[in-house]
Amino acid sequence: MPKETDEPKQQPGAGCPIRGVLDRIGDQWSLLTLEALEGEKKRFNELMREIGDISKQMLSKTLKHLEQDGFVRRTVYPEVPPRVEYELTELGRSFLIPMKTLIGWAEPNHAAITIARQRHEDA
Amino acid sequence: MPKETDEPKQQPGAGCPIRGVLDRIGDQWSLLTLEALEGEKKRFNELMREIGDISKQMLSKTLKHLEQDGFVRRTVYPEVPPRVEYELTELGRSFLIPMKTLIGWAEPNHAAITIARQRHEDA
DNA sequence: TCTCATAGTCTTCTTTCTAGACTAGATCGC
DNA sequence: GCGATCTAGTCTAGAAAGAAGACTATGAGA
Repeated sequence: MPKETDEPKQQPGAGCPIRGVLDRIGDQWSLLTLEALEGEKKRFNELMREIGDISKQMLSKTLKHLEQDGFVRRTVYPEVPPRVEYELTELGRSFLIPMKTLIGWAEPNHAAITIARQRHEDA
Repeated sequence: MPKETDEPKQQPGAGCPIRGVLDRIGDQWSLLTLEALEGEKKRFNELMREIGDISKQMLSKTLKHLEQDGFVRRTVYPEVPPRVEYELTELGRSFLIPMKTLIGWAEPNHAAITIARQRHEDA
């Protein structure tokens, strides 16, 4: 009897929605940027300062991707010096919900990870 | 002259638990590996095949990190040819819960992202 | 006039990732 | 006996990505 799960040998990221999403927001900068935008719209340099250790280039690229994918809206005010504001779209805000769950998990388990890692280093 | 705003000026990832966690599992390979390990223990090459487009070195490194951080347990059977099995620890399994939330979000929203991206490309 | 500010981009250098060759040691075919 | 084969990696070389910092235009303020 052949395997009943005769799946069409799906390509790495083909039909899998998590792959499609991870390819885009599966890096720490995207997550941190979205988190930084929770609550209020922010300007480019504000985000730089808030995230702290992201390079201009990386933030620029991350925001561009987030905008492309519909998580973030970018508004340019034709002033001098230039002013550009970033804010979450509806989709971006809805993403905060699973992200909150992740943060909620991280909080109580953060210590356990640190301990495990410590134990590993000692060994 | 020292900065006058003498705020605690928290280091980028210092007290923030999400930073601590993202630094470790905030890449797509870790998430995909954990997902692949859901349900049953797997061998190295099984994981390679299942994930599909990860390199040996990256999988090796990812598993090493996940083991260090206490998400995964590695068991070596001294046979020839060698057999090594990877399985989730309690911590690893508990992480699947927030991850499921993420996947649950991804499923209905995957299409919206693709559409947003498409629209962006056309423009 | 000189300096500062913003929101990026461009360039250079460093780090990371990928692809593929290579390893050990028992077993199988010949 | 002789070589090919299996696994779970490591090693190496080349390719790609990221970081740091210089640089841009424009107007305001000293």
